[in-house]
Amino acid sequence: MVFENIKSEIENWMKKVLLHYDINEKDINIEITEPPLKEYGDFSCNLAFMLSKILKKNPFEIAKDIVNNILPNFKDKDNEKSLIETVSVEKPGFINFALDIKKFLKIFFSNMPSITQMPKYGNIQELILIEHTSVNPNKALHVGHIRNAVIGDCLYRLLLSTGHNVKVLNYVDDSGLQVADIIVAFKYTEIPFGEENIDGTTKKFDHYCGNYVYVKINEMYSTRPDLEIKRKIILKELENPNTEVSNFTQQIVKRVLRDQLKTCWDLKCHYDIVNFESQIIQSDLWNKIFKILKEKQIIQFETSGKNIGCWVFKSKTEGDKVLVRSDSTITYFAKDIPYAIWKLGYIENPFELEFFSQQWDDTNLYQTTLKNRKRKEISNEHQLINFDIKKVITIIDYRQERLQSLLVEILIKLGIEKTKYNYLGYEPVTLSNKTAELLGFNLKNKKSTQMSGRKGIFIEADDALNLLMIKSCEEISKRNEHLSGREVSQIAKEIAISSIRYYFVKHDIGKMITFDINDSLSLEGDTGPYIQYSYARGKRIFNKIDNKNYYLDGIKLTDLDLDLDLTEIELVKQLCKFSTTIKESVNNTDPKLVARFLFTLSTLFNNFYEESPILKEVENKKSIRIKILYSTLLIMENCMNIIGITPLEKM
RNA sequence: GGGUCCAUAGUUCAGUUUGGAUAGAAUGGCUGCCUGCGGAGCAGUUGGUCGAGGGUUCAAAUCCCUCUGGACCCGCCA
Repeated sequence: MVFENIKSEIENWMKKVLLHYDINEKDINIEITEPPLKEYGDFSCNLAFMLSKILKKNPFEIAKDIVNNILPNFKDKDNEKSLIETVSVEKPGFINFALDIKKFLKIFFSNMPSITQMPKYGNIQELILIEHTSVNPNKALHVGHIRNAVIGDCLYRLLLSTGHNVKVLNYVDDSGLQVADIIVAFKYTEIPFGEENIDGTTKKFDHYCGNYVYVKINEMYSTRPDLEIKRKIILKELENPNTEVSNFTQQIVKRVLRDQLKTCWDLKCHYDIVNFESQIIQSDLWNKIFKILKEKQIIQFETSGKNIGCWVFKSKTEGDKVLVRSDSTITYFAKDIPYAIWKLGYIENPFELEFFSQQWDDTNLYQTTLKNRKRKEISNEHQLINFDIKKVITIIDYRQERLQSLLVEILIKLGIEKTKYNYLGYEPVTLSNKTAELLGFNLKNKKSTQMSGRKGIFIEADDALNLLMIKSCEEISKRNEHLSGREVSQIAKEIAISSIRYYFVKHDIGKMITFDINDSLSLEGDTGPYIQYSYARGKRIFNKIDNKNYYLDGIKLTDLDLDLDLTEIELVKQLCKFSTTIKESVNNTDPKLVARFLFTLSTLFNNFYEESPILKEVENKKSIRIKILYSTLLIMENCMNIIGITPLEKM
């Protein structure tokens, strides 16, 4: 807020300068930026460079002219309320502005409640649907899946806390090849169906399926071609809800799903609905959509060429895509169309919602079920169609992006606005050479190794969490001898989660991550625990303060009190950037910005902590520092909530 | 073959959308700082031809072209 106002103040001046030169402000993109060095002031403007092109003059001369001759005409008039103290010209032609620090601080201290508050600007009548996680239910989550879940969950938290109406879907592909693989294994091979692992230890069922069954069956295909035929039959049978295979598969899927969700809940991810691919297929959705696609001539029946006998979508940019094969079965891609339209609420909802489970945050998770089945306890709590669905955001592996763009092409032809259906593609997580070697895969002359569920090359999410738990427990015990084992492990869990979640949001979504089991799971430096530690130190001080209210509200500050140290001013400036950062993060659908902001804030706070003692100060100086401390804690809490890391009082 | 993306310090990454001043963090290495509000910290130091070459510009890590190296997409698989 504060910074935004100052920037627009400068911008208004610059517009007046343009008037003076008789130049239309639309012809020039005025930029107010923050300069790299303190000597250059607090804000900087590129106007002179822009004008030099039009006026055909040296930018330095223009800048001098603006600052010495033009600007004083109107700047001096509103000098009283202006937060800008000095304006100067620098080398090539920058116009720099320095803040009147005391005025700035005065505004900060008198507006603390609004500066520390989450900016709210969502419309509660408009629903935003986020789909994330969506892991095939034949394995446990590995670190790549965490990237998906954490990005999706942070986005959910970001939108929710800025006043939007958001619901989260977890889409379960319970009728695909990967599930069919483990069903083949259980039904047609010696591979035992049970919770006992081969070595006799009990393991989570999702680990057993992914780590052993799935890898094993994929090895077997090369020597047992009959199994691949069985798989094809199973895939076909899964389209019919009344087959024995379907029932059996549902049992397996739900069991794996519950184990997967345990991991997600350990990571503090929230969901509202689990929905299933098999139900999309078994519902009448496809037939309805198929009819419309034909009527609107969005797809064509091929009578010649390589796709003879198929229904295809002819994309201008991507070429031909088969939706219905010549044997009248539908392709993987086609299945996504009714699903997308269902999510957008453009078709009558064939599903009802039924209680599935209680979650870690005491909310209910619902599952979709097909109507027309007699069931008890149908819940009306989530009626998707009651809301105007503003948009759908799907978090996907970027390798799916091309299919999604095709899908959007079709949606647009169906008359759906382009802005409603969004997909956020993230690059995969790969393993560092050292980590790949630890797993027994030594791939030389490669920088990193792609994970593969089929080959068993992956680091499981639960293992990563456990490793961090162990590390954290050691550290906590070192520092807190009196804590019980139970308390230690509770705190350790929060630290482990924070390390993992922060790690996966801080990276750019469009860049590959090289995951290293040692370096990536760290508790020091640019990490979640560093942020928690900074918070804990601050909170510790705050708890020790007597008469908090007196220092927060009871002292009237004068100009003389506002003579602050550099570290204090830097921290206050960062606090003032809070709401702008949040808005930028929402506008760019990029939770990373919050993570980066939070880390910088923590660093500045640690500097403040080192240099500005609080408890031993008195009166006005103490009051100033307590106010800064208090607002830092509030803003940290807000940001930590978005990233999904818990503020701790001891660790 | 057609297309998309990536390359920045020993390592892992910001910065590229919208060109701007001496390219930033973290980690690693080296060196200091706990009778102090918690040392999971702080301060200092080391470390870069921003893959290569050309172009546009007053100004290029950022925009354009070429090349090199790498990842991925392009199926009547899912």
